[in-house]
Amino acid sequence: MKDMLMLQQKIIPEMLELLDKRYSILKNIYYNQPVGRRALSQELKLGERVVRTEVNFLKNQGLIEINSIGMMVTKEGENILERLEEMIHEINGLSNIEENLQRFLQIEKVMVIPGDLDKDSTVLKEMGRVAASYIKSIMRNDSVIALTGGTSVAQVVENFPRISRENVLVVPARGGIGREVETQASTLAAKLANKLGANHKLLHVPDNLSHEALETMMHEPGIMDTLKSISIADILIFGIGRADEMSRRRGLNDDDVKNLLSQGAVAEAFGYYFNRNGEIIFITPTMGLKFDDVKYIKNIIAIAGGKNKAEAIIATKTHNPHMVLVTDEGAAKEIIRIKENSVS
Amino acid sequence: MKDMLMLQQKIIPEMLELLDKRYSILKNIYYNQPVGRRALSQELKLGERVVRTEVNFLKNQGLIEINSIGMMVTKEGENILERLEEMIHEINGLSNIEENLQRFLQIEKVMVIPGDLDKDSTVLKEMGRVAASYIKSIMRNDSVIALTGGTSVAQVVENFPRISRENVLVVPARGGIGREVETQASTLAAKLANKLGANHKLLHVPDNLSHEALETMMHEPGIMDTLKSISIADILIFGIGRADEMSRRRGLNDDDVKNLLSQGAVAEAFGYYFNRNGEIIFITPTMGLKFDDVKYIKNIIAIAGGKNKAEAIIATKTHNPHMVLVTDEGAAKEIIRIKENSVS
DNA sequence: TTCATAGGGACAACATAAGTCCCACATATA
DNA sequence: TATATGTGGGACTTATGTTGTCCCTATGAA
Repeated sequence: MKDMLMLQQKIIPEMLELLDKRYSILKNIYYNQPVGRRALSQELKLGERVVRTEVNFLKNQGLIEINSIGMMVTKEGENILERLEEMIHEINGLSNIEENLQRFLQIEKVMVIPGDLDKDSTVLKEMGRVAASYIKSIMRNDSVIALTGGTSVAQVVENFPRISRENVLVVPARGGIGREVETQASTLAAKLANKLGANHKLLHVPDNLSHEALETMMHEPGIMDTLKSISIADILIFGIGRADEMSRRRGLNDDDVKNLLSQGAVAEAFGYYFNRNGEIIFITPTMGLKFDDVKYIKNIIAIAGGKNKAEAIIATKTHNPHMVLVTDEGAAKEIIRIKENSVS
Repeated sequence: MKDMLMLQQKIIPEMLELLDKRYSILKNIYYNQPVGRRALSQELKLGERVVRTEVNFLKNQGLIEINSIGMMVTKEGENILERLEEMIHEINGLSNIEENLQRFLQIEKVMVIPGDLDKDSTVLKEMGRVAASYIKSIMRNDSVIALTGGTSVAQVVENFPRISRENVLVVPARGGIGREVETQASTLAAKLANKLGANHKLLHVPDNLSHEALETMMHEPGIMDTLKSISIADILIFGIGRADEMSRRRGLNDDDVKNLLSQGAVAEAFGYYFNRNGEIIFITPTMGLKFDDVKYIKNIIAIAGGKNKAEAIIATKTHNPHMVLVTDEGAAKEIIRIKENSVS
């Protein structure tokens, strides 16, 4: 397959662009359906007329349906879309990159989604979908799923397929994170539980409490119960953030932020801040998952994409060899670049 | 691979035309090199400008070289060309057709070259090249190769790669055939022997001798020697002709021709005429390979292409299960058509 | 109703591809 | 040596296809 693609690249390279164009149009329709021609052309940053021509083509091929409410991807279109993704994957040499990253980060598996999250909003959704379908495959009866907040994890939940497992429990990995309710861990836990027909427990604790206040709250029965469930989680889903962004979003005061960054913090994940060497230099004062638990958890899935997250992804060392990373082409290639610069 | 081609055909069907165009241009350059732009455009029945555009592309891709003497295919171009052929093979579904024909004709192997001999003169060369490289693979030390005349076999000889085997002998399968020296069995035998650094023997016997004259000549020492070699040949290369064409070319008089055709002769091979059921109804009065030998010969390769040869190919039954047929897409598809019509 | 969105028609502006002819040069032939 | 025929490349006009733009009507939501 790879051989053949190289051959095609040599003899009909124009086709690659065309393939890419049609793929991204189809993908965008899929993730925004029903959608109109103008909205699409804005999203894709293509001329309206161009979109129209291609859309007409896709219609003739039976990949999309067009009616007055907008454009929708047909069953066949979905099928094609899925297979196209694999192909683009190969064309961009992402299989190689995945193996490369796996070795470099010393983790079990890396999945790279074609495209760049910063430039193409469907990439994030795609990452969510891929992560979700992976998690679905490892989910068992009686699984306990812990997850964090953030837009990446939110997309995983959003794109989770409905499946039936018995006695599944979903819990937030750690106490309240962020201000937007939509992407808070608690909200996501509830949403995912709802999709799975599973139970969920909450952990309503404000950020940045004093040590004493935390101690007191941890003895509340409801909270104790949730914490116990968290500690036996067999699946952890988390996003990776940049230390600078996350520290501000978590409501740390300016001095603390400055202090943190001056200590070299570059990454944040489930409340822990890492420096370039993957050392923990600060822990958000809240409760939930302990780092020692993270290390031995059976299934741990990180979702993070975008070129600017590359450094943070490298820095976040869970020391868990079973970790799986779902990222995008932008981040993946940047990681490789950083890796190669540091070697030379 | 097949799956992928179908996918591409769905999402970028324009690819096929472009691929086909570039392939045929590259192929034509290869078989006519060094060749000029104008000559090419005439051969391909494409506008001069179109050829120019594509040729420029091929040059930029490093597949051909252009200098004042004409265009030449580079090493890389040859490599690409070879792999392209496989791809076109798959695209046109020729692998299926090959298997289909193998079963229908009850022979060991069928190789179908993309294109139609009648429309594209390079197809014949291609058939020759493929047949030659197959024969090369089965040739051993001490092999005795018998071959007939005709343009198809001539192309096999023409495209034979130079290899070294010891003590190989090349002989014409039967006495003088046809009037054009270039494609006579004797000439081809000498040419092939020369390419292989092998020995050859000749069989200079006019066509259409009387029975008595034949008997006499067969006792000539030189001829006896050649005949003996023929009878122990382990490789037979032969073309298949239409009975109507061949009977005239062999110089039969009009009455005999009429007689032959009215008896239902449709095919001719190594001097034997077959009717639709594959029964021998006439034998050219000359000497050489006997039909009983043909049946048990170890390697027997037929080369014949073009839509109008389809019926002749079907009719030529050697009853040798080891037979290999090299043909073209035009003939192959026509054979399938005839086969399916006869069933219904 | 009113408004925003949808698809589709139409046409000018533009870009690209194609047809055509000419030129300088190389090679083979007389 | 002179000539005829091939070669690639330049340059131009013409044809074709692509793109940008605006307008129209229909449909669904507020």
